[in-house]
Amino acid sequence: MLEALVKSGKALSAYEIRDYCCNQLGYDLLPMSVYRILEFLENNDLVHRLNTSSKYIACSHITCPHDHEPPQFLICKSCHRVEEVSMPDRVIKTVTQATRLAGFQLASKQLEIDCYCTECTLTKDTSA
Amino acid sequence: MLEALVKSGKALSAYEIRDYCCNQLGYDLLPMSVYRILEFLENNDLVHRLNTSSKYIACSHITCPHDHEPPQFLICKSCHRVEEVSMPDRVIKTVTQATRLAGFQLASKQLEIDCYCTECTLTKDTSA
DNA sequence: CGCAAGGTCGTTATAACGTAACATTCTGCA
DNA sequence: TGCAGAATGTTACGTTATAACGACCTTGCG
Ligand SMILES: [Zn+2]
Ligand SMILES: [Zn+2]
Ligand SMILES: [Zn+2]
Ligand SMILES: [Zn+2]
Repeated sequence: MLEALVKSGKALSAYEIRDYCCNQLGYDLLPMSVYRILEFLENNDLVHRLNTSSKYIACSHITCPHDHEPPQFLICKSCHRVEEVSMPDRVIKTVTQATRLAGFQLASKQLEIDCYCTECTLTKDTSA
Repeated sequence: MLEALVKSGKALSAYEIRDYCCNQLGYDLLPMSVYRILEFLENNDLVHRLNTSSKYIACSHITCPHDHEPPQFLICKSCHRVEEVSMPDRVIKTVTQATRLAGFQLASKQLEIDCYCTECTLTKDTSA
């Protein structure tokens, strides 16, 4: 399944992962198994779940030796490209502060941000 | 439907709205209708969709005369309370900058932030 | 008026996402 | 070996969302 996500190079839904495994890799998985394996992969920071789209993506740092830090995602509204980034501390700090000001406590540093990627921005500009 | 959302005072799924309308208000709606009406309400900033939970919530500023600004939501992971806030400009600015640095262009200023609300923070603390 | 183009709304069916519940098998240990 | 608990398989179902089609109504024009 991790192979499926890495090879596809994009975010896939649980059922798309299942189809990929079945069609390309010859593994016939039931939905339950897919979700159980995803849970394991997530717990080990090999895969991230994108809450806003209910999809899953291979971590960009799978091969890195360092510990994994809470990721932020830039998600293209148009082509659905996903970029896993580490935002500057300053960003997280201001968000944390603003949250605390409202009386809440930040529970996760994962952010998912609605964007247009470079290519889609260009396309939009020229067509407009 | 707007009445249902306002009266319930929390985020509801499309089907929960439907049930509320049917049971409390005597309107028997089919799913398609619910989604069509929600689309209209969203376009008019009377209702917001929470992408991370696939639920819908009445705008906190329904009665305000001013134009609606892109909302940010603090969402309690534990009790699911939702607070619609306007984060300081500084926050949006740093996010926008960081996004641009990564080569992307911010598409929406709506943010959904994973939190614990005041009450749940307290509960957690005392029980721990 | 009579008719057609285009819009809204009702209805059915189904796709897509996710989990509860229970059976079976595996594994480690007394 | 016999047992407990964990992992895995399997079925069925719940939840969220949309496609597709048709009924109806409105509106603009000959
Ligand atoms: Zn990662
Ligand atoms: Zn793009
Ligand atoms: Zn609002
Ligand atoms: Zn709470």
